[in-house]
Amino acid sequence: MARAATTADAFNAVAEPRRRQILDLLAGGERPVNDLVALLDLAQPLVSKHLRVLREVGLVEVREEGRQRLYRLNGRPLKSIHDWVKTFERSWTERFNRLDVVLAELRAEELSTTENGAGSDDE
Amino acid sequence: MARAATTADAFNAVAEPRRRQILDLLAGGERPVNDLVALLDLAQPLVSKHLRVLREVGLVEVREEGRQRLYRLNGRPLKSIHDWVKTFERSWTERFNRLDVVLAELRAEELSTTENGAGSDDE
DNA sequence: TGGACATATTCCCATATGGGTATATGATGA
DNA sequence: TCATCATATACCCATATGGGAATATGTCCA
Repeated sequence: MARAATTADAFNAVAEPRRRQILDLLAGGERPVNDLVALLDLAQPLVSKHLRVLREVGLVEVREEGRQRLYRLNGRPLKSIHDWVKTFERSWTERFNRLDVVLAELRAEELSTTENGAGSDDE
Repeated sequence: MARAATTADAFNAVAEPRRRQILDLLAGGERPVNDLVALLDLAQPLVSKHLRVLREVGLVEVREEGRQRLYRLNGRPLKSIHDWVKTFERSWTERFNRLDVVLAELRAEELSTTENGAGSDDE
């Protein structure tokens, strides 16, 4: 098996920076492809391909209007990412799980209590 | 250019389900590789490779203890993902930006006011 | 009807993935 | 020093990526 398809899920779809940019732009509202082409300064076929991926994961929806295709954001699939990442929120908010830091603090505390300097030290 | 390297950033590293599992497990605390091998039911070399990727993006840190390597979580790089995704929170919390829905509501409202049924309809 | 415009699809290519299997490196204990 | 455990690395392979260029599809207007 190679890497999972970009269309496998929102995680993979969103791993591509260009696609994140597209979503950022669409957050401002519905837009035709050419708008995105101009704003991203990217070849039109590439934009279309990225949009296809985003569409397949349900991150964008299309609406036809004349010869234009208006793409609009649908953030729902991002919720799964949000939910997963949020699980780890503590791990960067507090230095909580930084075991090394915690241990260092404990040791420091212990030292100031015991007031002896024994122990092997390596960073 | 092919797809961005898995080690390009947290987004790419975390796109792989196995690596997410590893992080989930490490959220419970420091663990040696073999623990993960057992828990994930995955070949040891594969686990090592995934850990390498996670290490290169800074999502895990290692500590040597005898012949074991204890891996521990470092969630900080996940914050960037969280921050980006959070931008879109509204888009799934409220049906706010569902333009079609909004338009439908407006039309319904207009109809009940004007009380005439003109307009082309296509879903 | 033909041409310009808007978008999608197809083909080609270099690249690196994730899995598998085998082997290297390194520490421990007899 | 040698065998064993713990982990990492090297190699091989199928796969599909993202970009580029060319072309197909479809709509509108003269």
